[in-house]
Amino acid sequence: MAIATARPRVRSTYRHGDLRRALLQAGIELAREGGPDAIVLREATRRAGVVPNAAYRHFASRQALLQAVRSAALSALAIAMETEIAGARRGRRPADSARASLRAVGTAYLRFARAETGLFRTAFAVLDDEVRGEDDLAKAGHSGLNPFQLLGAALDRLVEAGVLPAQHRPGAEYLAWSAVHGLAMLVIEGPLRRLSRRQIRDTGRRLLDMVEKGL
Amino acid sequence: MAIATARPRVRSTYRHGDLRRALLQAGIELAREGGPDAIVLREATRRAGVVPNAAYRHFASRQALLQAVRSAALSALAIAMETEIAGARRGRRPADSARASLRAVGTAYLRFARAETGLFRTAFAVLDDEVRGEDDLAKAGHSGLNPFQLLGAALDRLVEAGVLPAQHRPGAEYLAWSAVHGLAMLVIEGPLRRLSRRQIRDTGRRLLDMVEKGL
DNA sequence: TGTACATCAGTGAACGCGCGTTCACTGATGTAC
DNA sequence: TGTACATCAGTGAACGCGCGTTCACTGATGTAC
Repeated sequence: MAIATARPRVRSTYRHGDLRRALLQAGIELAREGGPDAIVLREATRRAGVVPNAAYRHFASRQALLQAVRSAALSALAIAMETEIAGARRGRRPADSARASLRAVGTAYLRFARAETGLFRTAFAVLDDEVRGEDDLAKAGHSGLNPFQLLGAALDRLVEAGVLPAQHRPGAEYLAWSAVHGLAMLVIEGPLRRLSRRQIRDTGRRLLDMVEKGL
Repeated sequence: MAIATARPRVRSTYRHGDLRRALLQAGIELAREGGPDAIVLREATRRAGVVPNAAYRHFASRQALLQAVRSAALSALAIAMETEIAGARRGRRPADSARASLRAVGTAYLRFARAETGLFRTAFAVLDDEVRGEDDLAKAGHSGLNPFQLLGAALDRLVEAGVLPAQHRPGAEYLAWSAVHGLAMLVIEGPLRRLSRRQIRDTGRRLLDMVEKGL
């Protein structure tokens, strides 16, 4: 499919200099192009202009690289959310402002899923065995919060503003997340793939209405 | 992982007799065990007790087998929904009855996702190129309706019973489907994997509440 | 009821592919004296 | 400032793996006469 994806990347020095970063970058690009399954060690080394087994100086296994890319993807999603939240603080009343924050979280999520489908799928890829560990740190955006925590914060603001009854707060992130995640999945690789851009946008809005009203 | 999955299935006759069915059955079992990626032509033939290339008498390619398994999975999901709907008709008032039907659709969906995770993932697997065609027929349950149509019928009943305003009906299946599909995904292979069975059930109920209220 | 023959389901052998991973190595770098 | 040496990043070659798919075949079946 991809033509001449491998760039020889001629290197004059014996040492690469920053191979770990280069491999991670290549992994991210592969994920962008084809999702988690497209993250292939040999191809990453090819793109870094290095022999296949050189990767093992920096990643213990393919899984380890996948895990690193996954963290980067979650981090990118968190940043997309933060940006959307920052741009959405228009409401004067705290209730409006809180509602806008929650919508911003959902909107950013849906947009990220469409614009960076490969990364999105990688972010939620299931890892075979448990390669995890420092997991949670690397996922964070600029605020230090990961996507899930950003959603939680938006819901907290809703409670503070008196929009969401406090007794409905616990576990509310699961409900909101499910709705938005489901639409994202159905749109990017599911039966809603054929919907027009416009239909998708409208459905996204109605979905967020439903969440707001139904929570 | 699976130990001695291949069953020699000694055959006295030269002809198998029903190889197509046997390959499909093997494919379904493979999907059950490991999702769409686990559907492997060679393994299916091994389980059918036949040489690898014999499969090509009955399926044009691996994709064609995958497609057949996918149809079977969607059909199984439709039947699970129909069974749940049939068992849920308790309400005397049409409004209660209609609501119960919608919940039955959601409940069956979530249960199927957990009980038959591999088949569920296969049902929503994306096919590379377009192998489809007769697609829609084979997906159907006993009623002749596929899962999406069963959801639509439940929503129609809601409108008839006066619970759902008619102007909210168009596209409502996308909203309901998204919510339930999202929870299913997050629970079976996402970050909600670690929730207890009880938590999952409660979250499912609250999610259906949200949909009912928010639509 | 018996024979000739066309059909086609399943066989046997082989292909090229790209993958992850291991091994013993080589050559550049940076530090200790 | 200069030399010896340890470190370790990247090399070269190879492994075994299982996959999907193609080819020319063989042998059982069912039909026509």
